[in-house]
Amino acid sequence: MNRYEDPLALVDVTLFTIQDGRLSLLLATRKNAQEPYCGALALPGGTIHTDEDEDAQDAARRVVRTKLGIDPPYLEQLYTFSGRTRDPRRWSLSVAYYSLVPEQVLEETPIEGLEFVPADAIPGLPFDHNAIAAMAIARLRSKSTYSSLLTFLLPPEFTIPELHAVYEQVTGSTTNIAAFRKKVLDEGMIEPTGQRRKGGQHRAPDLYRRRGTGLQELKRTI
Amino acid sequence: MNRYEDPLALVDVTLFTIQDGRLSLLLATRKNAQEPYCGALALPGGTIHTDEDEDAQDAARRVVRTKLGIDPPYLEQLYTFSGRTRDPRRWSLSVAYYSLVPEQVLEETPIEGLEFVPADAIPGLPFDHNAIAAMAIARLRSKSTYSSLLTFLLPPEFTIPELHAVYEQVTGSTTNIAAFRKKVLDEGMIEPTGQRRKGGQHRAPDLYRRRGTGLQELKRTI
DNA sequence: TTAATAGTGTCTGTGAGACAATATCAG
DNA sequence: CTGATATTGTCTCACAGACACTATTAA
Repeated sequence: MNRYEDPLALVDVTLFTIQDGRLSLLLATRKNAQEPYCGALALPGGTIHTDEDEDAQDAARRVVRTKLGIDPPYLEQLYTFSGRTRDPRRWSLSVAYYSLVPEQVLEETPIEGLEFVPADAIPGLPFDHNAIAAMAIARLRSKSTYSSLLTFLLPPEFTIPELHAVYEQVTGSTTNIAAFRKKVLDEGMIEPTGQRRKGGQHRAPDLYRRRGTGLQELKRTI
Repeated sequence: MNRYEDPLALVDVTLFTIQDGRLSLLLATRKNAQEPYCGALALPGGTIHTDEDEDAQDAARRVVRTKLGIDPPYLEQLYTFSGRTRDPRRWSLSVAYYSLVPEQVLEETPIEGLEFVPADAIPGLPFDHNAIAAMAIARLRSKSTYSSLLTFLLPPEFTIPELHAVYEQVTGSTTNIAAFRKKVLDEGMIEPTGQRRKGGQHRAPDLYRRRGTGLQELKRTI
């Protein structure tokens, strides 16, 4: 039926977290079995396993689970990269995903062959992985301004100053926190837990949680 | 190397135009050679030809060229739909695109087995094509509000009232044209040609063109 | 001149953003 | 109390949107 050679079908994941206060992403050393570029640092990924993966998102989830031992709290399709020459093996097609994970979740995770690098200091990567990572960062920056996306980089309960710090780190903007507080509160994407964070040196900040389980988005008007 | 059966690699295109003042999209009758669902109306698409297509976008462009005989003025990747059961043949992966074409371009095109249906009256389609079309419509609606996207549904020179009519047709909003005019003009996405459209019954409207060759997008602030 | 459509100017409400003032914590 | 951080309140500016007014066309 199909007269043409099938493309190689892959998934790749750009997994973000906060490390030492900086937006960082996960790179993995490619194993010996993983030709080509084995031994090199790259975005975690691999071929779709049509016998066990229900769909591409499922394949991406498996990749994260295999590397980190956790199910990613947030995982969204980014873009599909394709072409004759992007992979030396053959015509290939990689469905790219990006994921957000709070740093607290990663503390008890195996770091075998894994490395987190700051998003503004990504080394040269094989394939078109630098382009994938760049698009993931752009998407994250953009979506941070009109959704509850950044709450997925924080633990279930967090404070406005914490969210503001992540916002500044990701977007590079330096708006004052009072305006930021008002905006996120009357957008209604987060809600107060009624508790405060005790134990700090100073005034205890109010705790909030994401409203609803999934991502909240704002709509534009005209 | 690859122990798993390769997925079927496809592209599908949701091609929008304006017909009789309504947002419409293209459906094509699947040919006899096109198992499964041959004879049914579906989104135009097909397998990626790894021997002639440079990448998936190229494959989508070929699909449009084959059906309509034209290179689509606007073609953008939408989403990749995948899974074990979405195609009866086998585990499949379809990179979906959407395209915008002015109705004037389609006037001298072969209509062999082609049909345009209003976007709010799409019949039942095979595969997950209804989900693809729904996402394409949602993307078009959303992006219409903050980009020059809708100008690709109009000829190279157009008037503000024409653009406004398309805007209302696509988004369903009914904002008054004065506000719309001011917004699109100081966004700077279109520019006056200096000419007016002669021959109407009433005051001749100013003509505009898209500024730049490609899509213009607005950025949000916070 | 009239009817119909196109384009411009003015007013208002909303919300981002800056800044000041108040509140709360530990020492 | 003091110093540091958190939160709230006030003011301003930008802009979407409504509406009224002016402009242009053909009959």
